[in-house]
Amino acid sequence: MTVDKAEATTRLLDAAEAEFYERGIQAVGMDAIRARSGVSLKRLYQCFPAKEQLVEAYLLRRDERWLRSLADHVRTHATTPADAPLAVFDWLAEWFAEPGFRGCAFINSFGELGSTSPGVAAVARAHKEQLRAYLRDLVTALDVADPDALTGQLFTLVEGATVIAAMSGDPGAAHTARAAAATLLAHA
Amino acid sequence: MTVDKAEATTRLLDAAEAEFYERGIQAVGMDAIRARSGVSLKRLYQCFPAKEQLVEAYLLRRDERWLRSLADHVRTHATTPADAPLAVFDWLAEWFAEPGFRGCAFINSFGELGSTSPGVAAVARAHKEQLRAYLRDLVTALDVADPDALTGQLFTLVEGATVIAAMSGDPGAAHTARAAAATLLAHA
DNA sequence: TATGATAGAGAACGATCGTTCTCGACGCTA
DNA sequence: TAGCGTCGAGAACGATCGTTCTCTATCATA
Repeated sequence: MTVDKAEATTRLLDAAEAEFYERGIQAVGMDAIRARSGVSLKRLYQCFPAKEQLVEAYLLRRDERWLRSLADHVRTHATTPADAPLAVFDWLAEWFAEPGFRGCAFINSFGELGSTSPGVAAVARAHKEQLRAYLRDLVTALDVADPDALTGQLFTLVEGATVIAAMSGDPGAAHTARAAAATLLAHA
Repeated sequence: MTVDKAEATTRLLDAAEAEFYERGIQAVGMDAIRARSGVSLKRLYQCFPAKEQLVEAYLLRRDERWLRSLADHVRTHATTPADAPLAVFDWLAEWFAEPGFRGCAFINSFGELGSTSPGVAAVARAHKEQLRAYLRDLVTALDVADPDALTGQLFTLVEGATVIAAMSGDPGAAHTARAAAATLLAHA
């Protein structure tokens, strides 16, 4: 065999992520995944017995990587706990400016399939809950009156900036949200 | 004929709005529109020569009605110009609590078809620009140092609250965003 | 009443897509 | 070297869907 199963799985997930994120899930056929990955159709179905499972695996891997990338940036760029929440928006600015940025994969997937595929809806919801929990951790290190309320406000700014950057194409949405976050942090 | 063309068009748009908003666009076949509207397939294609045109007409009508509903609420509930931006979030709270609420139709459509259908992408973008312009009008009536910046921040909160309410199912996202907006307004 | 245009119901067509099957080639083992 | 199992390439199958076509019934008009 040319490639073993682990290698095939990785290549399939790479292809799935590129195609699904760029074009949406229903617009991408399994044959496009095969072509992009170079993995045969037979092998594809050995690794993922159905498209739905490939979609969920793609979302799960992206969830993990996305949050890890964010946390890494915050850990290495924030000098004080008070800086950490603002570093989140700096990371957003970089993300929004990446070529091929097309918004949040989970928001897009949820909008497309949330009411049709319970699996996709669950993974998307779980991703957002993990993001909220991460923000909550950053806020916990601060001395604020109502940490849950502040967390919710920061979370709202992150989601709003992502949607606006995706639809308007303007990465400056991160800067706008960062300024709002700074004001909220200063008066929390 | 049972119904004239105007009546058929209205019924088709009603059916399209209900089906597309609830289930997404690609998941809804033209036959579902026919069944829900009671308009024959032949007539359907006389009113809308292709699905894409029905989709765009649905989004255009929803854009107009959505913004009008918001503006009506703000006009009748805000007592002072300073209250107006907060009234936006009160309206959001009511919208989020409606049965069948499934987020913003334009965010969902953009996520599903934004990279595939230029027409859908354009209508969705135009909707968001109209919302931003409306918020800008509300902010213009205030005496703030940087009205464009405040507009952007309020816009971010509106979009973020909508996404969070849709995915978490918690209408309380409107309250969280309202509190953030109040803080930003107080310190603008 | 005869005629012709238009309506609706639903079959039909062609394309796409998820999934499975066939077939010939290759590599490992006795 | 002979035979067995597995592989990749791609055809095939069945379902769905957008769109068009057929057929029959109905209604306005002369």
